Amino acid sequence: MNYSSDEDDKPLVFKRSSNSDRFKHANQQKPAVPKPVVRPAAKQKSESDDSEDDKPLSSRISTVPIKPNSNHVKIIPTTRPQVKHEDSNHKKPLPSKIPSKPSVGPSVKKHDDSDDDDDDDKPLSLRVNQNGSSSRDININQIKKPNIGSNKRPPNEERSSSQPSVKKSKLSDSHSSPPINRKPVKPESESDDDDDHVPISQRIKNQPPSSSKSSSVKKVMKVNSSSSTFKKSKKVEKKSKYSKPSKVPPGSGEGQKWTSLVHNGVIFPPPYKPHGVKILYKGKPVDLTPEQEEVATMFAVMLDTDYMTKSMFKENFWNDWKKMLGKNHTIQSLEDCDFKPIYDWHQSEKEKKKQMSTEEKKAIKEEKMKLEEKYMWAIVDGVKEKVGNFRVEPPGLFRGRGEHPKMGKLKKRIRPCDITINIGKGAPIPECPIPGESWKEIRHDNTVTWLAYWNDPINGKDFKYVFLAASSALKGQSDKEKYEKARLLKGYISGIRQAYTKDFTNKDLTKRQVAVATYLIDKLALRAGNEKDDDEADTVGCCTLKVENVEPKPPNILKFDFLGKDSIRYQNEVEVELPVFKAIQQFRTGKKGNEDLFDKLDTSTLNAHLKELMPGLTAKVFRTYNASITLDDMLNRDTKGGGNIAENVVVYNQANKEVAIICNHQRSVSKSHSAQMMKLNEKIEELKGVVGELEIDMARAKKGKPPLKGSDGKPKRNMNPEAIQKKIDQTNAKIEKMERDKETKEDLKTVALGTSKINYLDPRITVAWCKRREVPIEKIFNKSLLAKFAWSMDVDPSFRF
DNA sequence: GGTCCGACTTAGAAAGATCCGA
DNA sequence: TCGGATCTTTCTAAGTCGGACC
Repeated sequence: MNYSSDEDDKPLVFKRSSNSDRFKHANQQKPAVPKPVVRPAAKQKSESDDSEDDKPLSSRISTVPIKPNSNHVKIIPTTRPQVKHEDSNHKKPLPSKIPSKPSVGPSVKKHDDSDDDDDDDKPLSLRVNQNGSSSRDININQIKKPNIGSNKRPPNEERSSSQPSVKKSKLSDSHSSPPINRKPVKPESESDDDDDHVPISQRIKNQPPSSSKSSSVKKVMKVNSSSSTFKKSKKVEKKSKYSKPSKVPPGSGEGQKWTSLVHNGVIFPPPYKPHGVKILYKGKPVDLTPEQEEVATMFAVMLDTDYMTKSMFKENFWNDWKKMLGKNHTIQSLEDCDFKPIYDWHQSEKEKKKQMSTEEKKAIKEEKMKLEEKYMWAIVDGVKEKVGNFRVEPPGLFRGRGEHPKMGKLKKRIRPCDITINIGKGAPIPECPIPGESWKEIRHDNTVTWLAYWNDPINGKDFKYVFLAASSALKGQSDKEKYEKARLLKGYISGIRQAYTKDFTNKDLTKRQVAVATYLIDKLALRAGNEKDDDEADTVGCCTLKVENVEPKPPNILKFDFLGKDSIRYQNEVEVELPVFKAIQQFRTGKKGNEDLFDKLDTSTLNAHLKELMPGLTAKVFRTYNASITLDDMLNRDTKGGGNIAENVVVYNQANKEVAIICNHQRSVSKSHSAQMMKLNEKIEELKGVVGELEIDMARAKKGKPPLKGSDGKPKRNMNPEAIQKKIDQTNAKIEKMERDKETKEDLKTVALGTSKINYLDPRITVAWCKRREVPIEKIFNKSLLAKFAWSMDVDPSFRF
């Protein structure tokens, strides 16, 4: 498998474009690069302009002339506080001791669900996808089955990967449901999207918000199995099977997710094996019981993490460990403990493992596979599906993100008596893998998709679930429904924007707050922002923004600075419409910094309001919509097409990056980033030196003189001017490539591309674009994503979001 | 109408596997 | 062949949101 680009791949050079700068975050901008600025669309152009509203707001904004003054999105160069390990060369010294301290539904066609599986006469290997195990060199319409030995699915029980056996899409139900007693925003009327002859730009305006033909009777681009490239020339008529109605029998209850469910339960981590390495207390070795040693080891192996700098972590750990040690134990304070002996032992164990031969490693892996194989699969309605997380979480210290008040607390070992199993009636109850113990409870609830759960040992009222893998039909169906809902929003978005714009000045304070919050969720892709408990990290979303998180800067700039999900910092300065600016000023009036900006609002009020505008609409749909429409728009700007595979991959990654920035998907800078950059710089300088020498040789060669000795003192080969010129050109090309690599690396060092690809970008946009551009889908989706998005692979090449 | 519960999706970090250049 | 870089997978925390309950 080769996941890298072709040999002639150009490095991914990303230039910041203005199209989605409305979403951009100050901390992701490089001060050295001139920043494009944007104006909010509504200021320049009415939100009611239907011809533009189905485009991403970002692209509408970018059509506006940009003024070179500060009345635009301002970029503040800052560093993210949560970014760690800036430089591996500055490894923290290891502490040897612990330091102290609708009424009218949109014209969405239902999927053609009536087709029978027309693949039934194909060989099993061509029909079946054992979910989660697709091969790389696949025909994407014929997903291969892995060799999994005895767990073969009986031929009469097979289902194509794109054929779920779950209930009918809720969405399609809602599309056809009668008008509700509200005044929903009218969706725009659109026509079929299957007119290849109509220019895309024209087509998109006439498109229905749902997949219509693309998911019913389809012209499927078959993949050339040798190159895995979508070949335009070979259109094959095929009917979609994925959108088939549920295999759930009619009348089998509304929320039914499956009819039969068989699985083997969960696997537990092995019992603790004491190592006998002693910690030091006031410099002297201390005896610990295996239980005490186990928890001490959990702490010791974290000595080189950032958690050691957090007093909360150490305090929580000490409180739990202290209880295990007992009142009269020798150890009376954490500060006097030295865990380094255990840390060193752990490091040497890791090193030993690393030094094992390939054969030894392979044998261990096979042994593990053998043990786990039976837990890896479930049979859902007769179809073998991969289980996502069949391993019970091992005990450890809680690694809460940000300033989580419970970080460092002991996460106790989960036992069978903590676990509730969900399984089909009549299916054999999984044998409890720990002799002498038994499950807490057995349920037969077919309205849920979980196979097992236990109470979170850190937060007793939360649950930890075991679900099917992302490649399963159940997850796939749910994924597809999510994207269909986002596509439905496309038909409503113009009206919704008009509606909230109108309410910016509504006399009713609640309505005004709803309008402004919806605007921020739409414009900045903010999350809804549920209320949080005191025993969680202090993070916010839109509805929970505090006064201190949004600073109005006249005449109409809002400066955002807050910690969002996972305590990832969101920093952005954005120009907003004047009524929004004024409304925010009003909402802040008379409040302290830590008070709620939207005091009349919570997520249920907001979502209830959104449902009046579109059936099923909630705040998070805007994120999916804006992410997907941005990708679609960026990929299809240059409708002429062209470019080789490598160039197309660059285009895709650029669009992916824009979306990641919109959604504020960040990652911490890798430990070795600065060392890598330094290396690249050195290499570039070295090559520049080579070019310099070659130029001297060239001048001498033209005069018929031999080249000077090399920098190593050795004589160089005599070359003619043409040969020298060729070498100069080659070296310069190498330098250029390295410069581009450097720029890309720096540009993406804090941007996480994966999250949006996995969760926000409708895969049909990608698949259709790959077919149109003849880009092998494997260049964009890895094995896991191909399995997860199996349902999208037969999309029509003309598909647009 | 507010709170809590339950089920699910979304998220970044860490671990593991693979690639690729010296 | 080795080791660092890169990509993939695993892990589990942290969100969203619907609905039951009071």
